[in-house]
Amino acid sequence: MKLEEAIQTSRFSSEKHKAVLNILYTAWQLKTIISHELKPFGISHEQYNVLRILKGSNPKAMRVKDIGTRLIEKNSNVPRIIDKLVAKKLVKRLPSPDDNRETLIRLTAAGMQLLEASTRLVQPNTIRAIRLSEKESLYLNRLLDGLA
Amino acid sequence: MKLEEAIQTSRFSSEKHKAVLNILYTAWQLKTIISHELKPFGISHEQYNVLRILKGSNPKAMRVKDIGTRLIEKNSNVPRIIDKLVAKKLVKRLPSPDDNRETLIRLTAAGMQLLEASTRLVQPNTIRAIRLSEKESLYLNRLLDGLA
DNA sequence: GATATTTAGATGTAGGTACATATATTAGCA
DNA sequence: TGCTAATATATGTACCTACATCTAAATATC
Repeated sequence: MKLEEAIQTSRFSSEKHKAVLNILYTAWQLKTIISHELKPFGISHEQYNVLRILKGSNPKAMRVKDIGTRLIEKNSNVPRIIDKLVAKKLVKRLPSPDDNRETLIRLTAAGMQLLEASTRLVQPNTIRAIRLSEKESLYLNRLLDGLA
Repeated sequence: MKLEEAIQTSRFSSEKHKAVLNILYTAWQLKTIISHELKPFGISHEQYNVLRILKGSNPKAMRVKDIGTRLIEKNSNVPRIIDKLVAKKLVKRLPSPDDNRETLIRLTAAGMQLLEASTRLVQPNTIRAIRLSEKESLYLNRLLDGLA
């Protein structure tokens, strides 16, 4: 749905102002689509993102801190997302041999399995929901890079 | 900051996939900027949006339901945002003469004053943070319209 | 080497989303 | 009319962000 219909307004003070609202609205739509796809797997979008980040270093464990730097939302409270994943036995907390302040996090077999199963569905369904060609996506990325 | 630096990755399965992450990241940046600007005024981004919507119909009161349809995030819990605004005496709940199920919401003088003062700062500072020309914004809007 | 500073992570709190459900009231209709 | 269905709002719960603060441990500085 176009922004105008979605928020029932057609008066924007400038294209720039409209762009701000448009980005916020589109992001909300995307989050909604992704969360909906993840629902059958019993994990939230944020939990999914953490699992994906962990997969990148698997089987090596990652520090909580390094997970945080790779998340899109920089103020995410990583320890608490980890709590939820630990409770579901999808990840494991390990002591760090290098530094006792650190906690290392590693995917469990169950975590890897759930991640792969969910990604097989979520990824293509999300991509399919985006009505943009690769070329248009490239333009969009150029406009967004360094926008803010 | 560009997406690649922000999430420390340069591997995306497609431009389309990158576009999804880029929209989510840019929206997070914008929200952060706006929330930061609003901090001195003691209201959240969501509370600010509700105030702005109410201003559109002021001095006529609005139904809770109609406020909801104009918000960008469609699952926002409007009654609870109203609770916070009522507590700060920025809006008032009124009974509806037409339908006793409805609650009508109206800006108070204090609400109008805070809205105007905050908008004078937030609006230009947010717009200034966006490094896009009007022409680029127009292209961006075309790409985003009906993207999802 | 002892003390101060910094860092990593966990935790507390306020406010938010997403979604299910409760409550009151209105509309629909046999 | 009287009953059912739909509607408007409020409320409960789980999980999230934003941000302050706490604790333990490592690093820096004298």
